[in-house]
Amino acid sequence: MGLAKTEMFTDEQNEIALFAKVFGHPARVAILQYLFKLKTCFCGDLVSEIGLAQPTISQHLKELKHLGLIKGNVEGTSVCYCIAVENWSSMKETMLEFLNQDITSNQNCC
Amino acid sequence: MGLAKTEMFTDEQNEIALFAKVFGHPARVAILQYLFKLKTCFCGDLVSEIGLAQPTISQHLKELKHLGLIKGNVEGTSVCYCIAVENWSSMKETMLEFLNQDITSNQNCC
DNA sequence: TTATTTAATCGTAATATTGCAATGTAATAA
DNA sequence: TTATTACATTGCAATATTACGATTAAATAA
Repeated sequence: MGLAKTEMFTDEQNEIALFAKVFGHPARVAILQYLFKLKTCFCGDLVSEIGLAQPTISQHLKELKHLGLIKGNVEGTSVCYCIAVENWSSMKETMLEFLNQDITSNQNCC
Repeated sequence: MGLAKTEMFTDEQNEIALFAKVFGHPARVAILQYLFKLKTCFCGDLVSEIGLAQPTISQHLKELKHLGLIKGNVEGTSVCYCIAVENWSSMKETMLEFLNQDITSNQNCC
């Protein structure tokens, strides 16, 4: 069906899955890495840096923006995209908690 | 097209995306959290704990196993699944490096 | 042997994602 | 005003994902 039954999971589980999903495409990983380096942050530069068509990049940027991980500023005819530092940090906390889980019991059965 | 053009990205970017993708569904997040708690680890228990059908859980387990994050041991007619601790750790390192990226330049343009 | 139990696999329907050409839009330039 | 530039949006084709009923397979029990 292609439809996750989100109502049967906790808010935390759904939140982790949503963040993870947006990182689940190498283009979005690349965009974020590029923005972190802050060489430049114009959409057009991302298009030439990454080898995908402009509408495709625009679509990936939209998803990142929708989750609040980046923000965009119109500057003339260009749009400057940047990491939304606050939101990135809070996302990071959520993900770290998940990744840093440790075996609570001492018996490792496998 | 639904097909990620992996050849235009670095191995690291593709690896991050692959790991993230498997965390991109709340059922797999739930399975992993459950296995970490180690209350029990039998497929059937996961089926009753999470509200999805047995073939669906089995499919999610397969994806987690395929990435090496869990391992399964046949015990009689049951199968015991556990976190693959070593692989989890190395996945964690990769993801932490990505999540812990910091703005390298001091000018935050947005 | 014949159940029974547990889980994997198959097949398929419903939905989501990815990518891009074509087009639209908003700001600036001529 | 009419380009031009940069980006967003639309529409659509190709592919992937999710979910599950039906079936199969493998181990144990009767």
